[in-house]
Amino acid sequence: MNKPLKFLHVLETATQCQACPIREDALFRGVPVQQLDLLQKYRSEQYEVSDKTLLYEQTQRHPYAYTVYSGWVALFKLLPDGQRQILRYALPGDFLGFQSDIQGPMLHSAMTLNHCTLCAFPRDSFEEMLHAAPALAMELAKFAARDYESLASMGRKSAKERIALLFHDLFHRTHKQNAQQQSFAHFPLTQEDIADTLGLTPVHVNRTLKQLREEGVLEFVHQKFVLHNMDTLRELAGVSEEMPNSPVI
Amino acid sequence: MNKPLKFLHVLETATQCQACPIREDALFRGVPVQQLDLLQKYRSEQYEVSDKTLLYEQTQRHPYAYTVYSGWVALFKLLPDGQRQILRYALPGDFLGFQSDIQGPMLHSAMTLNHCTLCAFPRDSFEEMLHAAPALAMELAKFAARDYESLASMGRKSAKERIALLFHDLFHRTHKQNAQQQSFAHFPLTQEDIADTLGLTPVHVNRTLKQLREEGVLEFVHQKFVLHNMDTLRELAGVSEEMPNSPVI
DNA sequence: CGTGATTTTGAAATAATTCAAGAAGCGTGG
DNA sequence: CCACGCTTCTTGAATTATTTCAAAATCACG
Repeated sequence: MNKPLKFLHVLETATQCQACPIREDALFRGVPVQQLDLLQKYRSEQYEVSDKTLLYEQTQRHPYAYTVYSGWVALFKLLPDGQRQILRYALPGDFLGFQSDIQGPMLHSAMTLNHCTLCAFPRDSFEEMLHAAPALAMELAKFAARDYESLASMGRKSAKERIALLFHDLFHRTHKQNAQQQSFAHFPLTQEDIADTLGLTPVHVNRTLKQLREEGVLEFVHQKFVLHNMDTLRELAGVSEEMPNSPVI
Repeated sequence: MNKPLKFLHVLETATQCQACPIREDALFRGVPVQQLDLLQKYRSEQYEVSDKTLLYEQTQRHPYAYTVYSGWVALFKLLPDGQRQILRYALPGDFLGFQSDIQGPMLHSAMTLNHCTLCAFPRDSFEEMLHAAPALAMELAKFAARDYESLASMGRKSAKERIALLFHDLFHRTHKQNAQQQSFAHFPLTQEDIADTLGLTPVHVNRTLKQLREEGVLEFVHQKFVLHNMDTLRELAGVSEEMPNSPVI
């Protein structure tokens, strides 16, 4: 994390948001159709953002929340001891910048991992949005609950299981939209990112990846992920084929 | 978990719910006052439940959600390998039984740890409730987000830090309502419960508790918790005095 | 009292971290 | 095109944290 970070200049590359149909957003997937038209008007602008750009920073106020149209964004906290805890990755269709205290300062930071296209929502009209579409708040609760579920059992998992769970999740999320059948994908992550996500050391992530490679489960080199054995991956991750987005109960 | 479990017979000890004022509920704390009267009518009955009673079971449907009026309830999942992952504890004022798919089968189980008084909400009028009070869904999202935050950094914490975090959380939650200044509290937990919450082995929980006792931080014997050094506890837990309910950013 | 659950302790094995150093990849400027 | 600096990846050896297995001690309760 010693790289020269760019900062987002909010007004830099804005164009009117028209390219992104609201129905693509995960956030609005559960919202009844007749409410969607009401919501479209809360979108303001579309941004092009280059990689390694800090969208917003914890403790500071930020006027927008976003949905990701293309690219990857890492949401993270900087802990008092200087460590970085990556909370989650926002992928195309995902949202970021919503939090319980919507008007207050951000409780975490967000940085692009590669070139991103984002659609912005002004935060100050957020409460209004919720009243226009009550189902929206329920969607927010659902996402938080889903993330919580997968996180709860992390404490008892080994390094190999944690890495399997992360890659399974990312692979599943990048592949479900267009139902691709390829066994490879581009993940713009470093081994340090993975370590900061799973609470491991980069060294141990490296050794565990090597082990998974030698066991013929998966490969991850040069940000290219190749899946060799989905069954073993699922077994390690502790997820079932039927419910791929939540650990088996 | 080899004990003879009791099961809740829903209609057993029901009395009309009148003793519990809705404003005591954490769930409704952020709901505007004018919406509260609308919500009161969704409450159905009040139950007295003895300890070690299974309120509902994962994979099965259950007609009610609850708020806890007195007593402790543990929410947990049984994992495929037979392990038990305790997700959280519901204390007086907390709610349980709400989940993203409100109509579907339960995704976790709930068991009382001691004698409890519960207020029930029929699940089938839940959507209706959300429309009567949009702020309610936002409260649900807040709780999920808050829990997520505190959980995210669990993976990188040592056994001592995890135990400190758990006890700090429980102590803070049991003491903030009536602003008690005592340094002791009754926690109806076993060391195995703690282990199943934090992803540790019972043996290691025991050794770590012994260590914390010898270091003069806290004592936990016979379900009685005595806090000797709040500063050290906060430091280990990684929480600040100003924001005691969320880990420091 | 006696039985089963819970807590405590010891010794050995495993998992993960730490420290240190080298190798490989990547972009930039000469 | 190469050289340089920087980040990322890789590997080794020693240390620490946690688990596992086993057994004894204590506690709760009918």
